[in-house]
This record gives sequence, C-alpha cells and structure tokens, in this order.
Amino acid sequence: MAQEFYIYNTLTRQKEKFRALNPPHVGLYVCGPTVYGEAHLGHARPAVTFDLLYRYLKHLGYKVRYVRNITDVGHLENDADDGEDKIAKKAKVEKLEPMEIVEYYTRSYHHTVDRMNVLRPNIEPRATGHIIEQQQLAKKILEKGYAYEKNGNIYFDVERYNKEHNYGKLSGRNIEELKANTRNLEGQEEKKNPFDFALWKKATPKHIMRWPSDWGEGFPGWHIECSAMSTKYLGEKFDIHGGGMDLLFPHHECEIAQSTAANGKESVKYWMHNNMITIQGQKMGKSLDNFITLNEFFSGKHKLLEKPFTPMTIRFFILQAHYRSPLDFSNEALQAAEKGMEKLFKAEETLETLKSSNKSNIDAGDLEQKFYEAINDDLNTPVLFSHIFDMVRIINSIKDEKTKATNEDIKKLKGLYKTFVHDILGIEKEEKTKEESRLTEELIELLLNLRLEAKKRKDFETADKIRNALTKKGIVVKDTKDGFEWEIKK
RNA sequence: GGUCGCGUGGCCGAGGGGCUUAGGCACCGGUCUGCAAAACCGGUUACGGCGGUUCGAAUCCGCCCGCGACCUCCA
Repeated sequence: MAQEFYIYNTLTRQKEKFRALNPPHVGLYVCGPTVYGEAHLGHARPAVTFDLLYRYLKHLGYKVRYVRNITDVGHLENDADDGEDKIAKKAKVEKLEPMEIVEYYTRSYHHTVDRMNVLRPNIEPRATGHIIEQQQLAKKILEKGYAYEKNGNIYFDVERYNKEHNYGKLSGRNIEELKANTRNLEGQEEKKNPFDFALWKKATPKHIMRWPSDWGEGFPGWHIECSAMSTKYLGEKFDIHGGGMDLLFPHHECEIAQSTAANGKESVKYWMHNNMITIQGQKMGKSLDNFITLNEFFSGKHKLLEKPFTPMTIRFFILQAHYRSPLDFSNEALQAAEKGMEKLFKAEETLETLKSSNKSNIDAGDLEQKFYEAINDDLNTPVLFSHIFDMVRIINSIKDEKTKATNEDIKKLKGLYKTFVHDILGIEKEEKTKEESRLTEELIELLLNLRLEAKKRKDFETADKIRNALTKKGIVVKDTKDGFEWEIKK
C-alpha cells in the first residue's frame, strides 16, 4: 500500500498510521441501527462516514470484511428491570409481531441508505440470529469469573474486572467517578454495583421477546451482541470498530470489557467515532424529538424544511464537514451544499468537452497528491473538497481557454474525478427517469431552436419571451456564440 | 455536580505558533454578452473575552463567559 493512511484512534486519542493486522485483510465492524423507527439524519452520518472509510480502504487495495449489525433485540428503553425492549414496545403500539417491526424498518433503512449511495456491508448480522453466540459469550465470561448470576440475570462484574484491567480506558472514565455518578435505578438492587451491566436478562412474564437459556427464559443485554457478532465474523482481534460518539460510553466501553474478560486480550486495534449532527446546536435524536427522517428530507415534507433535498445532497453535506466535528443542520447549509455539488457535476460535464492543447500549465499530479494528503489525514474530506474545487476552477478555466491542458492532463483529470469523487467519496449524479428526461430534453431543445431562429432575425422580444417562460419553469438558458446551453435548476 | 470537547468572517466549514487570501454558499465589482445566466478574475466581512509565554498567537498556557456531548435509551 503506497499511501500512508492515518486515522484517529479514540483509544489513544491521537492520529495513528493505519496498519492492518493481517494485510491485505481488514476487519471493520460498525454499530448499525436499532430498527424500531425510520432512519433520521443522525443515522446518515455513521452510515456515510464508514462507507467512506470502507471505500477508501478498498481503494488502497485492502480486502475488507465490513460487518454492520442490525440491533433487533436487547436494546431497552432503560436499564431497570421493567425496562421495555424498544422493538417490543413499538410492536405493541403497532399491534404487530416484533419481527414484523424489525423487517419493516430494516428494509426501510436499506432503501434509505442505498439512495445515499452507501454500500452494503459484507455481513449484516442480526442480534436475534446470534442468541446462542451471545449466551456462549456470557457463559465464558461467567466461567472466567467476571460476571455473576442473580435470579436468572447475568451481570458483568465491573469492579472485579477493573482489578486486572482498565474499565474506562476508552471513554476516559474511572470507576470511582462512576460510583459517584451512576444513578441508582429502581429494580436494580440485585446488582453488586449500579454500573454493572447485564449480559443476559431474565424475561418477565409480559416480555414477549424471549429465548431459553441455562439461566431460564430471557434475552441478551444490549452490549453483548456486538462483542459476540464481531468475534464470530472478524475474530478475537480485528482492525477497526466504528460508531457514533454517543456509543462511546457505555456501549463500547462494555464491549471492550466483555471481549477482554472472555479472551484475555483486547479485540479492537482502532476505535473510530463520528460526531453528532445537531439542529440548532442540539443533538438530533429521538429522545429530544427534534429529528427529521431521511425520507422527509427527500420529500421535503417536514415543517423545518424549506424544500426537498436529494439523498446525494445529504451525503455531500455530511462529507463537507470532518467526521469528528459536530455538524449543524440548517436549510441554508443544505442549500449551499446542493449548489456546490451542482457546480462539481457541471465541471465534470465540461471536462468531457474540453479541447486539449499541446502545451500545459496545469499540474494534475500535484492535485492528485493533495487529494491523497487530505484523505490520508484521518479522512479529511473538507480539505479534500477544497482541493477538488481547485480542480473545478482549473477545468472551467481550460474551457474559457485561459488555461491550457494537454490530452494527457485531461485524461488525468477525468481519472481523478472517477477515483475521488465517484469511487471514494461516492458522490454520483442522480439520474431522472430516463424516458421522462428524454422527452423533456426534446421539448426544451425544440423551444430553444425556435428561440435561436428568432434571435437570428433580431426578434429579441420573442426570444426573451421563450427564455422567460423557460426560466419560470426552472430551466436556465445560457447563450453561447452560435447556439445555446441549458440546464434544469431547482 | 463529574468527564471530555467546542467557540473562526452574513451562513456552513477546514486549519492550528510567523507564511493557508483553505473551500462551499451569499453579497459587491470587472471581463464576456443584444440583455441575462454561467464561467473566469478581483473584492468585502474572522479567529468569544481578559491576561500570560514568545521576537511573533486565531494557533500554546491560565482564568472568565457562552455552548455541546457523555455520565440514563440515542448514530
């Protein structure tokens, strides 16, 4: 791998040079959604961020096994005994089987992120499909003495674990602090410490999602699914684990504890966390009830939205910020992203029409180097975009014959577009339905040809009439020396 | 309250001791054009406040103010 790729490791709190454990193979695990509702803008961020990582690792020549789970059990409303499972709760509300809920929202999630050109992971395991693995893991932890059973519940013994290992190393917490700060919820008296977490929970009679186990009927805790499934598909030690920053504690901290307790060693080499998307400075999320679903963005049907935004605009918007920075939603910011993206696409079309010359005063190799420097620096997409827009300016300047480029240069620029804009960033132009656009195209050309004739006989009144009418419909006309260009603007 | 982080121009958003006019959007001027649009060129508005370190700080340190995340489900 010729490129030196640096990524920020949350565990060490610094950028580290990426070195695969078993090159050319790379194991990547990312926490996926809990499928009990429509995906919202917040869900798009890890999906897009780790899609970028996946794409770039593949570009570098790694054979990546990308695992992203679907949480369909064990994620409770809260940690108390009567804490309801999110899926089961929704099922009750909708009067459906839990698995109907899971199926419905899994499909919906797929459809939505597909539209943002997010590649599917290689394996997308479900928690309910790995109950046995989770039980086995819990058993192993129990046998090693890092967990205890109480009335059919298995709890992880954080204090015991912390004697030999460091609980809190990822999130920067320490156990004393936790003792002082962890709330005592009702119905948790059987835990040794309030910060102990459940590996397995006994099902109350009302609880519908339940499986038999050595400890009676119950269901797995939330944190154990990721440990069980990552181990199953990526081994006891794998390269990268990703997810949202909000999962850092307790979820990822608990994962580390579980794996370390079971295997005696840490499972993950690099931990990567994306920041949150905010709305008016506040985290967008279910609990705050300030979220906008992705489908609402696509349709524009939400009171906070001034207009619809395409899936690709959302992707572009997310990538224009660095993944570790918070990103604030606003109509204005989204519109700016949309405009910028259009400019990017237009330049690519222009690229196809450029005339080469035998001289050159551009340095495509330098551009390429800058592109790599940006992406290699912990996926610095904002800087990458700034260089890409340098390329856009060069392309337009060649078109205006203010800059010269050889045939080879132009080829190189096309290659950069393909590699960086399409393959790595995953930005693709959205196509209208073919027939629709063909007919529209023909009609517009027809009108514009009439206008051209009018212009030729100096009938500017008619010419302007046609152009104004088209402009009103959102079709922008651009006159050229002896013809016209046009495009549809929203 | 504890832990961590942030505060950059009209908006979004990089950078992170001297030199980046970062970039995008918006606005203004110029070139081009019957007019316009696009494009190109140029321009405007910055580093929360107060101190300190330094030859030099938006960048390091301290304090203050404001904001956020996590500590309880959340991507």
